[in-house]
Amino acid sequence: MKRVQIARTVDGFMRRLHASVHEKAQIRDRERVGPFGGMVLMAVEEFQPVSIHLLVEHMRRDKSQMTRAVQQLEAKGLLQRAPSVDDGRLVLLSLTEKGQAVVSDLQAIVGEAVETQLSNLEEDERQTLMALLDKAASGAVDT
Amino acid sequence: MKRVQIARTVDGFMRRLHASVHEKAQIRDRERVGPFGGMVLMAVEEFQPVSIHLLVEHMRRDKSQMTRAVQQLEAKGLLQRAPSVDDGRLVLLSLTEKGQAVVSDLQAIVGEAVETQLSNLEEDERQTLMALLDKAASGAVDT
DNA sequence: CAAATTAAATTGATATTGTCAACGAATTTG
DNA sequence: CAAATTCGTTGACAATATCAATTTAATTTG
Repeated sequence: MKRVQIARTVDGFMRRLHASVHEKAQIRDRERVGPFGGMVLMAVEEFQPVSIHLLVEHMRRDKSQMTRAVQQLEAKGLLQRAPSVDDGRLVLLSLTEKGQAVVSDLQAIVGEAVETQLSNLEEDERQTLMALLDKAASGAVDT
Repeated sequence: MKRVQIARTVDGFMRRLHASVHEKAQIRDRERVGPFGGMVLMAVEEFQPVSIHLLVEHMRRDKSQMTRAVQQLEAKGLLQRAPSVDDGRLVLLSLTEKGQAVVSDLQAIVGEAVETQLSNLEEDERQTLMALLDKAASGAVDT
């Protein structure tokens, strides 16, 4: 497998995942949260209370994009924002109860979808794959 | 690493890759080919002569999206289309000389970017990662 | 074989996501 | 304290994605 092909393979993986989640994630439609909104919610869940800036770093998206996504999710009552006491510039995000419920649903759905995508790997291979992805991600250069 | 986190890790990988390519790929800007256009060109390169339908399957994008991307790339003189003699419904795509040149540049750039993203994996780990991704992709169910 | 069905590509309309530049307020630095 | 930096926001726009409907060609069915 050539180096360049990795990009395509990984892209394909994400597309399949996307499609797979899309089918089952009625919750996303019900709450009018798009795929991106769903990912934001899940990221907030992991790091809350978290600033927009940190979210931007974790998800590697544009900050303006994040600002707007957060505004929509807040308007839908899925997350809350509160100014940081330590640093007045920061806005700290956390899930509402409703948001937490959505995240739980999403996690189950995405988990299943991942499972499906890895269906023809043995358990130990999955472990290896996850470990390698993790290792690659942890030390990867930014820019 | 939890199952759900794979989705985020892989997404992050793609985002980094994207950013990394974005910096260096002046060729894409020069020819006014976007990231998606670049991927289409590279896919055409591998499978040419290839129908839009097959491209859609390989890249897992919407067919209408593909039609339009192809139209733009054709207008820029990067690929050619010819009706299939076997099946009049099919449009067979192939790269022009100019398109091939662009693809060559892109391949080098993407290859480097992948290299960068995998920088903290040993060579054997990279091989393993690639093999596992390949295996996962090859047998993955569609939808 | 003719009619009905399916498949490939296109078009239209719209929604979502991504990018870039500029700005104000809060904080940090020198 | 003045200057530079950081965080979040807004505006304007470009690129990608999605879905329904249509056209033309092929294939299947009765």
